[in-house]
Amino acid sequence: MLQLQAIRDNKEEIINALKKRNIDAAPLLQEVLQLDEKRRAAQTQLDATLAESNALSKEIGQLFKTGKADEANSLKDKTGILKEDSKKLSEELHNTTEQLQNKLYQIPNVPHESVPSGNTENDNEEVFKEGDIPTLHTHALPHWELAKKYDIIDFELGVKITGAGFPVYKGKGARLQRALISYFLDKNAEAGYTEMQVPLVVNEASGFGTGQLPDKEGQMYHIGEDDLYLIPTAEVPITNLFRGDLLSKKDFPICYTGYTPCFRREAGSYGSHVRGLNRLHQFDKVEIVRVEHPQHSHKALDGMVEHVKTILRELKLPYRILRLCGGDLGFTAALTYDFEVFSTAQDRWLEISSVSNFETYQANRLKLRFKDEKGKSQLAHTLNGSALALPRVLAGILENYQTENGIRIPEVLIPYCGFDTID
RNA sequence: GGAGGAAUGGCAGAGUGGUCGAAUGCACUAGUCUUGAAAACUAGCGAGGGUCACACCUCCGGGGGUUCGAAUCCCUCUUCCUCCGCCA
Repeated sequence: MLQLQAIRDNKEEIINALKKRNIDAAPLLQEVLQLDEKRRAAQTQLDATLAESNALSKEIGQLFKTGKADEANSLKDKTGILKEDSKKLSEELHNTTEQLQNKLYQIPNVPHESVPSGNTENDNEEVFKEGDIPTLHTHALPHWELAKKYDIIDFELGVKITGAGFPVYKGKGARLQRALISYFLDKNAEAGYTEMQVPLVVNEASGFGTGQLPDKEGQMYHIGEDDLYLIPTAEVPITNLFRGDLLSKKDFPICYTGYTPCFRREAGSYGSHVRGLNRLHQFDKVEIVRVEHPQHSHKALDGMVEHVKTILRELKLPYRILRLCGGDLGFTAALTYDFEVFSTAQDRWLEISSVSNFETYQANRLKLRFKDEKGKSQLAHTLNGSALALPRVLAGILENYQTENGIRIPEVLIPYCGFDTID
């Protein structure tokens, strides 16, 4: 959520920046400013009424104390009117505030200056590329065929017990999965991220805090009976750990990592691009989350990108980094780098990590602030990224590491797996 | 699930109808002293709205009510603690 003060001060800049997302925010911002003005007018009026009423109450108290009951009683009539007025005014204030809030929720984050404009993923800007694309043997298979051939992932079994998009990992497949999780967590810990284990279901307030609610309810599984949501990413519970906090600057930098399964309804996604592990309802991910001082957040973002690079380098997977264009940028992000692994057998790039700076957008919703040098509280910056999402990394490994005699295990994972080949 | 108790500023903890946005302690910030630090002393120190700045308004877990007036009384929800039951 954007800050009202920022909209008041920099309306034109914001409208211009939002053009990168291909939206014309002018009418919406205009409405926001009008509602804001209306809200403040109501507030002022209410304040004055309450002030008068407070003063009278004090006076009545004094009169009773000094035994002037008649005078006191005559003043009481007056407060009755004021009470009615203030009730009406506070209702008006409440309504206006709610309308204003709803409008504010509709405005996406302002893209960072480095974000290229563009409409679709084709307009994303490739900023880095590394790793050799392997030459596979002539009978190379996509990962869903490999999974079947070596009996390491069973999609049909998942359908039987749950439904499509809930695979069952078997034997060495399960072990490799667990190895990746441990390996990622270890790498993140090494880089200074504190490991956290958090709940996999969250309440409504948490959904609002990170921006999944309102509007994106459809993405999350909702447990109606208890009004809880299955997390779509560890970003939600981990970032919400700080909801409502007032930090001091010495608390920075805050670096957390956590492994969680992630649940996504992904309504309406079907077709060849979602085959196998490409898109699932339940998948595993290791996430990194940072809470930063505004001055250091973009440096922190670069640090996160470098960190993810080192992991992919160690895994010896060919990958590239994209800076997302305005049209592809998530609603709450100011700047996002996507990591994609090249799947040689599918001959396409697979997104395996998304690293973003949300600046104050989430913090404003979360009321996550810190005391600055002058002792004033201001909003912190939040960031997060995948380090990494499992299924497509697994797909990349299976496909890129396949040989005629089986699938080799990347060297760094062998100690975690306890075997070096899947055959 | 049953019975009882509790929720106050960053933390601890007073406060049972007006003088309470709230004692006190700790923490924190600035200053004095010191080569520096510690200790001691002095001062400041909750959050949000509002204002050029004041004024003023709101907030004592959330919501509602009683009253001229509520941290304080009533209702309700949530959470925590103690005891009992059940249970991995």
